[in-house]
Amino acid sequence: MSDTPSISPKSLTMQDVADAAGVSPMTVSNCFRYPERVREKTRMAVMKIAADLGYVPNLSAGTLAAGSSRVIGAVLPSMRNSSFYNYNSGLRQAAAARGLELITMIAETPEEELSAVQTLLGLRVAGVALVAGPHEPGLSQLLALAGVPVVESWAGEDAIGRGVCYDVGAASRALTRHLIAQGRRRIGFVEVTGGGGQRYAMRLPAFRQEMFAAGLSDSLVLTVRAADGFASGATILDSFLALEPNLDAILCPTDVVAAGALFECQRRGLAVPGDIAVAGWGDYDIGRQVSPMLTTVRPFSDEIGKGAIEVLTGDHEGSGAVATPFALQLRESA
Amino acid sequence: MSDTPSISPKSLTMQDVADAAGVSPMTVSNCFRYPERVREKTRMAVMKIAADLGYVPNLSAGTLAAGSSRVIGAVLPSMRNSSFYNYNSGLRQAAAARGLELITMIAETPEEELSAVQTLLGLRVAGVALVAGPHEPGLSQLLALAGVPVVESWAGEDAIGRGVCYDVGAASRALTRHLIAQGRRRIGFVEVTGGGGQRYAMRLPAFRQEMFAAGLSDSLVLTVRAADGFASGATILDSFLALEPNLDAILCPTDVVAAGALFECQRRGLAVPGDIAVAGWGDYDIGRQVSPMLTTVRPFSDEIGKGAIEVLTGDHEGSGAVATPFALQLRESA
DNA sequence: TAGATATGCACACCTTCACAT
DNA sequence: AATGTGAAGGTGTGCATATCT
Repeated sequence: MSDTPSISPKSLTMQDVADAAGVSPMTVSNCFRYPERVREKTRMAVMKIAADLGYVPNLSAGTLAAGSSRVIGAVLPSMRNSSFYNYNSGLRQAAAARGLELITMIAETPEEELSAVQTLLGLRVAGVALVAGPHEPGLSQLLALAGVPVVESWAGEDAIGRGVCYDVGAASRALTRHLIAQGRRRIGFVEVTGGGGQRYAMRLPAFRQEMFAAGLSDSLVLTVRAADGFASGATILDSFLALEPNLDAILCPTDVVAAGALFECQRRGLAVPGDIAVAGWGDYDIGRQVSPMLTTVRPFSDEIGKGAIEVLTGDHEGSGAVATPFALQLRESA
Repeated sequence: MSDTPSISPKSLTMQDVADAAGVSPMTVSNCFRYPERVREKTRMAVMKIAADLGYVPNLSAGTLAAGSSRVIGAVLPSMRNSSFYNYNSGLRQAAAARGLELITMIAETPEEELSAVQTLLGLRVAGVALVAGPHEPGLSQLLALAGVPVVESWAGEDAIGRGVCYDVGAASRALTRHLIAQGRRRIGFVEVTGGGGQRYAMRLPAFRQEMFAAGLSDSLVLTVRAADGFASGATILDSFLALEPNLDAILCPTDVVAAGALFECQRRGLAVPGDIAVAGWGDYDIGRQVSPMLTTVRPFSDEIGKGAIEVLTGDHEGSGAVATPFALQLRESA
């Protein structure tokens, strides 16, 4: 068979390190776990020997003995876009600042998510960070029974565990008001229902609210199952123009879609923002690279990650959902 | 609201499930671990009770007892671009197909990578999947001492553990030959030295080899520390044109850089591919969205992930680096 | 008798806690 | 006081054995 992956006969234990250093196993444990409990000199000697031997404490044994671990588990639906990537970075940095490690599992379907959570619970992680979206029915109860701290990012009051998110409705209202203040009247809004669309469920009611407040019709709503990629931006613009040839603004679900719509405008000879304002969402790189640059909503996703860790570690007083900041990023396109 | 993150006093153990089901703990263990060893009827009953109770086997205890786990750990330098994302997907799918779980840790610096590997070794994972790049000095020895299967993706013969990658040199030669065959003569090549540049170290020698074979000068090499984002594409094009106003092709390190160069060509009124051929690398989404669409190298990164899992599980005979496929993606820009 | 199915025991390695120096 | 130690678990698995049909 395979000659290579032959496991080292007997793995190194704390006892081995203790013997080599001439101290008790407990002292070795303290060196790793509570360095301040061991005199500097002893600690240095022990750590040196541990490093030379290539000893790495067995986290499984540690977790079993202590009944808890120093690892946080995150489950993400994807990492394709910069929001989730930044979210993960925020989680990682905030975790590191507290001496916790972050492990991430990608789960593209609710079933995969459930399975990932089971693995994480099996590992007895110190906390689980979820992202709002469609979940498997048993998920919530499973987590409740496990009694592990949970956060659901991009979720609000109805979250599993506690929600952490910026105020999507407020962002949507601000963006809508901005367009109205520019004199836009026939504003197209794209609603996404599939996949992660529910993370942005508050966008449409908020949009309608502002349109209504301004005495405007809100009938220009296009509902799609999914919208990703530049191509869907073009398709969406087509549909809107067929619906309303005098469209003067479009609110896209993401910057990528907005960029696609923008390209399509340019192909059709429609001036942006002259004829049509195009607004994106998410502050992706692409928004700064196209011309005109996209007006968008900046979610500070790393702050969502930071907030999530604060909740998991109990550093966040109160009990309601945690609100993180957002900003309207006004650029050229709207 | 929350009846809350108060840790459940005593966690559920196999014994609890066994008691409730009227079987021995060992039977419960077998139900989870080796379902085929338990009679269907018994197993169904046990699993039902386990599910009702919300029991999740303690992986820490299991790993400790068994001396090994069913979890593979991956450490990635980033997940910003689709290559690493696809790689991670490939790892995940191939792992799932073998009943293994994948946990991912992002490490943006060599120190973070070392720390991530220590966590993974502490978890006693069944295998470690690394990505080539600058590593901390002690990393290789640490892994060797741990005796855990290791793969280094995007690496060749000099890999930590075993390398898995497509033939970057061959891809570079193929792309260069393609340009030469088109009649391109003054070809600019961008070499990246910093960060992950070493994953593509074979590109330049391969380029030079083909240029030499065609009797062409290869002096148009621009060496940069880093190149990412559209902006660097513009900068790079500027530099090349200052060097050689009659430049007729440019080989960019990524599709994103190529797109930036393409945009800059258009700003300057240079026709692509008429005046200048622009080639990218990596087959990112953007390459299909710009006009003209980018000619590029398609790495099939998910295959790298699949190959990595095969190596880790010993499913790959032989001992040298594992070669995965690549393809020259000929489109409009070159 | 054999084959399938279930069980018991002895650890795996580290940490908490109380105690000793 | 500051530092180091010893004993007692914590939970599940490998293996060998027992039981059932």
